[in-house]
Amino acid sequence: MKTRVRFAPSPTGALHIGGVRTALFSYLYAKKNNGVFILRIEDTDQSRYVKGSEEYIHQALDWSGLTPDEGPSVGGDFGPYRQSERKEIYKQHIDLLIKKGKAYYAFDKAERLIEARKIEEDNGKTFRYGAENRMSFENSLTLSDDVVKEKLQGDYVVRLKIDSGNEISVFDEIRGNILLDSSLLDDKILIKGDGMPTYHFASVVDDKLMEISCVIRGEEWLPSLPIHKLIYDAFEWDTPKFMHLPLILKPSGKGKLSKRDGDKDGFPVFPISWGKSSVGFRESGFLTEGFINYLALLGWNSGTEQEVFSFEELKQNFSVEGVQKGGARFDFEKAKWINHKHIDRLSPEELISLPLVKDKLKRVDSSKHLALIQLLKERLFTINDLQAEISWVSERHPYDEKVMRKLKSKSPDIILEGVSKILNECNELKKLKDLLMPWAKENEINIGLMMQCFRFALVGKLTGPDLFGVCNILGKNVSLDRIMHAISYFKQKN
RNA sequence: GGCCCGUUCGUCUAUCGGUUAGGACGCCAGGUUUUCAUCCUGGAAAGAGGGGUUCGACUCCCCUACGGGCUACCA
Repeated sequence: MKTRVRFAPSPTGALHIGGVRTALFSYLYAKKNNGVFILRIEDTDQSRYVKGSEEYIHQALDWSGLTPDEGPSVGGDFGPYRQSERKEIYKQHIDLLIKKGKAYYAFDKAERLIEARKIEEDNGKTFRYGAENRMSFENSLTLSDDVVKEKLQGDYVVRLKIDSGNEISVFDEIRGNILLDSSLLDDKILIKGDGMPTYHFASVVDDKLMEISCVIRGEEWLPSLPIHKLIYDAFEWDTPKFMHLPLILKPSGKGKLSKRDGDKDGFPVFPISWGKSSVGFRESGFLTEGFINYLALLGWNSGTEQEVFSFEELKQNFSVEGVQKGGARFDFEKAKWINHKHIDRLSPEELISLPLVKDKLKRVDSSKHLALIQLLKERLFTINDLQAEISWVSERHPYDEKVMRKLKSKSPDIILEGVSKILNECNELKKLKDLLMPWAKENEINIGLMMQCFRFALVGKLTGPDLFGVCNILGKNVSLDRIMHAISYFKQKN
């Protein structure tokens, strides 16, 4: 049987990383098994529909490298891929279920149900519309055919008729067998008052018709798996495989990761920006591969000690056995470290061709880009770190007063005069180090101190990348100018 | 409340009955005869608790605790 896996988000806003992780594992599972990755838009709740979110889903998946083989934008043989366009299909299937006596019409007013629910809950019980009490409500099991026919002209829902007292056995690929007493289930609504199907019904029908071989989704769906099993049974359909992924938790571990957590702790929870207020991983300077690699590690491991994976390696190494049972907390520090490894892996040429890098470098003379990236790439955890790292290129960083006070008693002006003399005589900047070091030794100047003075002169502070690299990028003239400026600055301070 | 799932260093995880319980992030200390957020070396750091089963349990079973999820005409 062909492996066919679907990712089925609802267009209710931006896709956050929990959703992307589900998409990723689905994609990886499909590709590992030479299968097909399908995007299906679950837009059955028009009240929660958010404009632009379907477009966002496409763009987010695209940036994440998770491009669907079938879906609303690419098409395919199993469409339509938007549930709102499949109403006829659901209608046909619900009629079948009703005919088989597996589902029935219900006409109860919302107020009536709310009231019934409240009474039960006030008594510390759980309200269930099911085998025990369905005969006391208004539905096609209790009303005469004529009345039903008349009521069908108005609002109604369709419910699944669940027999009580059966043991339902379901199997999850990650957790194994799960047993549940059917008496605990209520007669789930399959078709809502507006004629649209609920998730339970639509997803089962679509998964069957789209020939999905393995349903991969978040763990929050595990409790409704028995209901889905019952729907398959009602149709007398075989079930696909099921895989419920552990949740991505807040850094505190208390609850599912949400947008608020990102806002609070200063990290993104969306792959790409959503609206003006929410930046994504892309805008935060993450590479697709770094982002995806970290996400893969949240709930999966290869069984080896390897942690840094290219996308290709991920596809080859993914396996169900490596998927974790428990939820994983989000750790932005580790995400940045993984991203750092991916940045450092790329060549300077590859890096400067990235739009994000180009953007950060737009104020720098393009002839310097390659050398600059070569010098800095090993220091970058995100591409956005470039901003701070290149602060000395166009203009010197303002002198750090604390450093100045530290250096000024050690004759920095005299040292720098020497450095400028050597630099001035140096024809090839590559050889500067070889000239400067012996000179310092001969003149009994502490090398560390000399380098501190030199660095202070060029960039204004004591941190940054390799100093000879800095000098090389600035060029001889600019470097000399900055040294001269520093000399007079120190003289003036004394 | 009911039901379901889960529980190894602070965090992500390895271990599929016998290990000095391994790796990674972060942290700390050194090193790279110049800085450094890179790199290298080293260090501190874990089996929720209680019962079983077994010659032997982190590993299998039960109970408890804790955490999470679900409990809508939302997905």
